[in-house]
Amino acid sequence: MTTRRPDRHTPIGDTHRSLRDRVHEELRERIIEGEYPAGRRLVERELAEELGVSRIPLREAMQRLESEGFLLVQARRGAVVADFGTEDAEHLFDVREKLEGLAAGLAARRATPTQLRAMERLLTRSRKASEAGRLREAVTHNADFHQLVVDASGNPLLRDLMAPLDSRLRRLFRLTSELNDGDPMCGEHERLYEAIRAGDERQAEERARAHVAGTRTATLRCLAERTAEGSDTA
Amino acid sequence: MTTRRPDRHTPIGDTHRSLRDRVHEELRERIIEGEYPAGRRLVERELAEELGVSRIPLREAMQRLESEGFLLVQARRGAVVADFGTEDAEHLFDVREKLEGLAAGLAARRATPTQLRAMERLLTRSRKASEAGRLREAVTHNADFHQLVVDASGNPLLRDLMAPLDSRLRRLFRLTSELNDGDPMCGEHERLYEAIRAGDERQAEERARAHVAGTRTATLRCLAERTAEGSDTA
DNA sequence: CCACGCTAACTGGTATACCGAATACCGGGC
DNA sequence: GCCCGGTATTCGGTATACCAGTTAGCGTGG
Repeated sequence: MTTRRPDRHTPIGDTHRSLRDRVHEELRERIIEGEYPAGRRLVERELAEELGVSRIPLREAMQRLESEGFLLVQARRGAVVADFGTEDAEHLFDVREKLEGLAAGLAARRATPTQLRAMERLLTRSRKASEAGRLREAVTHNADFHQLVVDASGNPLLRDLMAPLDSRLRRLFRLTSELNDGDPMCGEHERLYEAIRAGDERQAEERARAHVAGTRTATLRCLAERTAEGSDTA
Repeated sequence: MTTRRPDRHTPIGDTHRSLRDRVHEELRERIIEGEYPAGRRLVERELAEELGVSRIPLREAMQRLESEGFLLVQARRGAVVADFGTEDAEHLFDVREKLEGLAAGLAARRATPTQLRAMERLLTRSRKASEAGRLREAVTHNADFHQLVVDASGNPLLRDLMAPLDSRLRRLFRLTSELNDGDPMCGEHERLYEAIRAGDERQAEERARAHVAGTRTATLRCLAERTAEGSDTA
């Protein structure tokens, strides 16, 4: 408790966002990346010390993580990293299917030429990266493409709802390695883009839903194998 | 700053929930009920003093309200009650249409006999209250019915997503008086219930969506009249 | 008179220390 | 062996102080 360095100024990043935001992002990444496995306890004073911040921004970050489903905070018993099993994945995909469908449908109605160009650009990059075997980059571009669709929906509420779900999905993808993303994604994304560009709401919605459904089966199969073979306690 | 009473123990309610939760609920109700109109500034030290709590739980409550869309918090410039206009209502209904549909579909698949009985009980009460002219009570029962459907979906993520949306909807209903709830609701709810009881996912989903769509048009028409006639700055 | 910059007040952001309460754990007495 | 009570841990809540950014007002110089 007395080992505080006097020079704690940019403990995590060095942007000018609030400590709360930085701590929130840092902890979220640690959970997503598996550094903090499910069940791991997070002790406020300990973590605050380690991150070089006080309890207040840490508490605020942890509360946000709880509301986003990454932490379970029991009053006076501490916080633990939430589990994420098959059922949770099912629930997540149920919701994503609807919301991605909605986003795609609205995007088909409202996407601006600029947004369409941006989507096309991302698809091109994603395909190139995928063909070149740069899987990580392709995954990033795919995620950005989804984000663009949500933005193009013109529904800020939808965007706010999806953001935490995306984080959960990223965590799920980490749990199931990277074998689910890549080639088939590109084709589906491209067909989704075509529907959006054509302004065909029905088809855009349907393709987005089908895309999510495909991701669901692939991911869940992977998750099932993963949990079947053995436990990986980092 | 020096008028603190030493006996501040149950400043809001008297349950043993955390101050954060109580303050959150209190402020949320004030916003929903229109006591704090859109644009109203909330000053931390002032409000903390008034509620008899310190700034920390108040801040945490305000952050939650921000994430739920009730407040706009600008760093170092204070918090204001968020506006809620026609566009926001449209966005809200877009999302609710999908999520209520999802909930109803899942409920049709998974609702237990106990849950079905509870729904039926609520519908009966709602109809009685409605026929007796007890509009407030009918509205409450209707809201509870929706909640039951969401619970019966067996998807906790969906429940967590819907909760803040329900609060927003309540705020919208307050803005548009009570003339949109009541008689037609009961019939639609009853038909929705029938579909759920029959286990017909497609129909349950469709009826829920249609129900939300109906609420949308009624509410938006009401909102349009309301904003057309005059401004009500409390 | 206007424009620019400085300063002071306000407000949120953070740090730190403290208290009380609930919990978990451990050891002693029955 | 089991129950009970004490202690350490941890959290919830608070008070207080200080820092930092924002804003508005004022004064000075053009």
